[in-house]
Amino acid sequence: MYKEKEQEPVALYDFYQQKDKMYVATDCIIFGFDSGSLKLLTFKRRVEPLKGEWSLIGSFVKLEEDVSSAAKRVLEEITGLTNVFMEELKTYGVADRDPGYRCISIGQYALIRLNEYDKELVEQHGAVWHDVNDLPELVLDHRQMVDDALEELKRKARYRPIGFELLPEKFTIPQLQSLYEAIYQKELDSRNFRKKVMSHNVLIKLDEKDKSSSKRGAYLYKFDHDTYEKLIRSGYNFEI
Amino acid sequence: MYKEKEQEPVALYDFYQQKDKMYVATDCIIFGFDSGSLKLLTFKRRVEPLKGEWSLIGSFVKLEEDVSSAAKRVLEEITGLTNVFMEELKTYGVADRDPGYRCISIGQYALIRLNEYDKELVEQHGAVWHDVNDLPELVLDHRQMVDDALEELKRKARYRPIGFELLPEKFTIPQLQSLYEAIYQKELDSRNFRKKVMSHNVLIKLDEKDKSSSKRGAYLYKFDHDTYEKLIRSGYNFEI
DNA sequence: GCAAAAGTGTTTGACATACACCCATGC
DNA sequence: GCATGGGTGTATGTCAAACACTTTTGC
Repeated sequence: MYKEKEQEPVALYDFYQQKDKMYVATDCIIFGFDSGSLKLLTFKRRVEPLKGEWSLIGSFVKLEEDVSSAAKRVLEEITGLTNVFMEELKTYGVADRDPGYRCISIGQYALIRLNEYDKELVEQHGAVWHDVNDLPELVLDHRQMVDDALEELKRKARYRPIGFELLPEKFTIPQLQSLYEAIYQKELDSRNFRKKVMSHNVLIKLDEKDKSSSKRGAYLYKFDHDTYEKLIRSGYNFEI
Repeated sequence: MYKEKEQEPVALYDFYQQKDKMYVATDCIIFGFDSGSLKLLTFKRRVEPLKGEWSLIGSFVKLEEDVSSAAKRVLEEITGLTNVFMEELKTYGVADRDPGYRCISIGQYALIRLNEYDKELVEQHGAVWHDVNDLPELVLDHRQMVDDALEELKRKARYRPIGFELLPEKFTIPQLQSLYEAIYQKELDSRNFRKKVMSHNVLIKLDEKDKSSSKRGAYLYKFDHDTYEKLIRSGYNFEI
């Protein structure tokens, strides 16, 4: 509907025309999980200002595009993934946050499985995974976005099964525990953790074992989305 | 910094210039509490499109203005209040949400005390309080914003003492309970409620009674911000 | 003296926490 | 046979939920 790019499109009503327009961006805080710690996808900024510095992956929102679609577009361009867990974090709207020109940014965080994304594509875009506990300096307010996202993740993980978005389809209980330890930044008791997780009856035990981290091997499980949905609809209070 | 209104300001870098600019608005979901129920401040829209219909109170964000400042400005213009509790809700960024022109809006909700705002000013602006359980139809996605804000209020009220922002400085325990019942939309047991609230030691009992709703009268209390801050800083888990 | 709201304690069950040992296997 | 991580059960304390009667006072 707002197609013309050469000539500036015109607002339909006088009232709007006197008002200021500005750039609207979206920045993606993309998390992964591996080897016991959370990872963040960053890349080297390719445009002035601040060219060459570490940055989150973002884009300007186009006139004909939803804000959430813009973030999904960016994520797909870089990782090849669609149908990824992604939620709005908050808006970064301080007037002078971007030295280039007035630009607000809507932070959106995504959780992806490190065994599923397109590694070549990521490389082509110069994107790099960093351990969240060992991040380089990031441009603008991007570090704040990451910190906010980690806080939000901590809050959300408690009452919603978003942790599973970060693990492979098949995972072991020790892996799951290690993930929650990374999110909550504290050690958990394995007996209590297992008890609580199992009590919800949303894990399907498989006949396979994962022997990559022990001789005995740990049983693999899958998250049972259907049962979870049913529970939630009936008012169940899910908590990990 | 971005002052010129007649001539469109120019972005400093080529990269920006090819991108789309759009209007950024903020809409305020302003809640009050009285007579056992939550109220929402709405007004009749004065500009096309949708002139004359019920709407939230909002404004376009100016180039030199923070998004949060814009919301505070609107709130002060209409109620005369500053230093009001206000937080970002979320961004409404669907491409065709505003028929006038591409415009995203950042919803921000505010909690105010109905005994403190400037009633004349509110009237001058044609603003009207509605019971949230009996709202008229609102323009655009404003009804969605209200519903989202009510959800958020329910979540936030549990772990943060934001309820007190809606009551007069001095309030009774039954008033406080009635407020929480309105927020949670469910009745609470008065013995358990009082026990829990008092257990935090953040209420200061006054020597006055409020007799407006009973012959016996109920003691008035004040919220003890200082003690609350100390508790929180020391990691206390506040919950109502 | 009675209606109407304010104020007060105890019991119960559910759940979070703390805690230590055996199991299976590859080397 | 031993080192390594996987897997299990019980006891204790804390806290939320349920529940009913007395107090005060204006009329």
